[in-house]
Amino acid sequence: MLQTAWIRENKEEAIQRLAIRNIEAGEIIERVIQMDDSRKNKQLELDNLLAEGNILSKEIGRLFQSGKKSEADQLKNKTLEIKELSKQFEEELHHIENGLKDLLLTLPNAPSLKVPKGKTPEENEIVALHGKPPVFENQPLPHWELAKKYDLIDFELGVKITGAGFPVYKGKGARLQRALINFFLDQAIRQGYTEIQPPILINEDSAFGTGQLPDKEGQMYHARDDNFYLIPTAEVPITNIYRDVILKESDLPIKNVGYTPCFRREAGSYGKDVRGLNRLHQFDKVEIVQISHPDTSYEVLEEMRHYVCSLLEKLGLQFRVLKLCGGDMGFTSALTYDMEVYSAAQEKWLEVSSVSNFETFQSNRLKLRFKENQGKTSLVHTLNGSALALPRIVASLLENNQTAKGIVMPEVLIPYLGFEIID
RNA sequence: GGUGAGGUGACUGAGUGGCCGAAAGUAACAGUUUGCUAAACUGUCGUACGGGUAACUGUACCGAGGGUUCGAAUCCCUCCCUCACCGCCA
Repeated sequence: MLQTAWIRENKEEAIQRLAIRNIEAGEIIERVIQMDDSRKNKQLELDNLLAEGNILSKEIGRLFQSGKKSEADQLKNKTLEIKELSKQFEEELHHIENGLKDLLLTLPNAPSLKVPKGKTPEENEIVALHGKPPVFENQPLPHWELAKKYDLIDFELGVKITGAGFPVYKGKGARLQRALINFFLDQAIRQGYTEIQPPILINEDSAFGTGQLPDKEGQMYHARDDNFYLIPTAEVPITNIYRDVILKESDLPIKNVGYTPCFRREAGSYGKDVRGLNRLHQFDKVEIVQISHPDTSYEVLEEMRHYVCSLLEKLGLQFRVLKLCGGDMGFTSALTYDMEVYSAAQEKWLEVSSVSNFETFQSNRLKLRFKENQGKTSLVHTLNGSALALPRIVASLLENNQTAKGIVMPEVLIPYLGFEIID
C-alpha cells in the first residue's frame, strides 16, 4: 500500500511512476488527497470534542469529591450531548478512513523510474543472457517424457492421490528434489542468509501484510474451518515475522532464506502451459528475503539478482535476465527481475526466479519500521526472490542434460545426490 | 478437547473506577567521574494520527472487539492467545 504522506508530498512523481504501469492516476491521487484532507478535518473536530468531554469529566470528578452533587449532575447532561455527537463524528471518521484505505488498496506499487514502460511480456527488457543452448544429435525429449522413461516423476499417481498439478517424485527424481533444496539452502547460508523454517499455513493478517489479501484469495488454498491459507510462497510467512516490528538501524540488513512447499490454485490456467512441471499446484521453492535500509535497497536488489544468477551458472543452465516492464510487474513490486532458463526440448524460456524490490509497499502494510540513529522511525524496504523454484529447474536440467547414456547431473549437485547420472 | 490462572511499555513487574500513558527495576542511549575495563551518579528512554515556524500541544492506544459509566488498564460480555493440570497423540 502506498503511503498517503508520500503521495501528498510527491504527487507528480507518483503520477509519473504509476504511468509506467499504464495507470492514469491523476484523478485517483487527487481523490486520495481530498479524502485525506477531510480525514484530517474530521479528526480535528473529533479530537476537540473529546478534549472538551475530558475536561468536563475531570470537573465532574472534582465536584463530586467536594460534595457538590447537583452541580455535577448538571454537567453530566452536557457530557451526554458531547458523547452523542462524538459517536457520530467517530462514525464519520471511520467512514472516511475506510474509504481512503479502500482507495489506496486499489493502487498498485509505484514502479521505480528504472522500470521500462510497456504492457505485455514481450516488452520486458532483456538485460543479460548467459550460457549456450545445448546441442543434440537427435530431437531431445520433453521432460515429462524423460520423467516417465526414467521413472522420476509420476503425474498420474498425483492425480489419484490429490488431483492434477500434484506430482509424485520417485527414486532419483525425489533425490534430485532433495539435493536441489539442500544445495540452494547451503549456497544461501554461505551468502550470509539465515535459514528459517516457517509455518506453511498463514492467517489473514499475514496474507494481508504481504499483499495476497484482499483480492488474491482465489489464488490460495483456504482451510475454511480455521480460516488459514496455504502459503503461495515462503515470502509470506518469512516477511510476516517482522509484522508490527520496529527494528534498530543496526539490525539491517536482515537476510533470511527458507525452503517451503508452495501452493497455488492457478485458477484459469490451461493448455500446454500446465504440461508436466511447467505449472503446478504444489511445488518446492527456496526463497530469499531481505529487509533493507531504504537508502540501499536497490543495491541489495542487484546483489540478490547476481546471487540468483550465480546459482544458475553453477547448475550450468542457459538463462536470461529480464527487467519486467510496468505492465507485466506484480501488483506489489517496484522493480522486478525475472530469471528464465532455457528448456531445450520445449524450446522456450521458463521463469525460475523473480527478484523484486517492494520498497515500502509491504512494510507500510506490515508496519515494519526501523529506528534511525537520530531516533526517527521510518519504514524499511522489503525485497525477496526465488533462489530457486524447483520444478522448472528440474524440467530444464532433464531436457538440457539428456544424452544417449542418460541424464548427466551437474557437478555441484553430485555430492548432494550421491549419483552422477540418471539412467 | 476439558478445567483453572493469566495477557500492562524492549524485558521483569506494580496498578481493582477520576490524581494513570501508566510506579519501580532491568536493559538501551547520552553525559559526569575514571589510567583502562567495571562500578557509581545524572539525564533521555512507547506508538499512531492531528494542531503549531517552533517551544509546545490535542486525541487515541494497557491482547482484539463490543458494553456499562459523566469518567475504564481497572467493572461486564464475546473472541484470540499464553501458562498449568487432565485427556489425546507424531
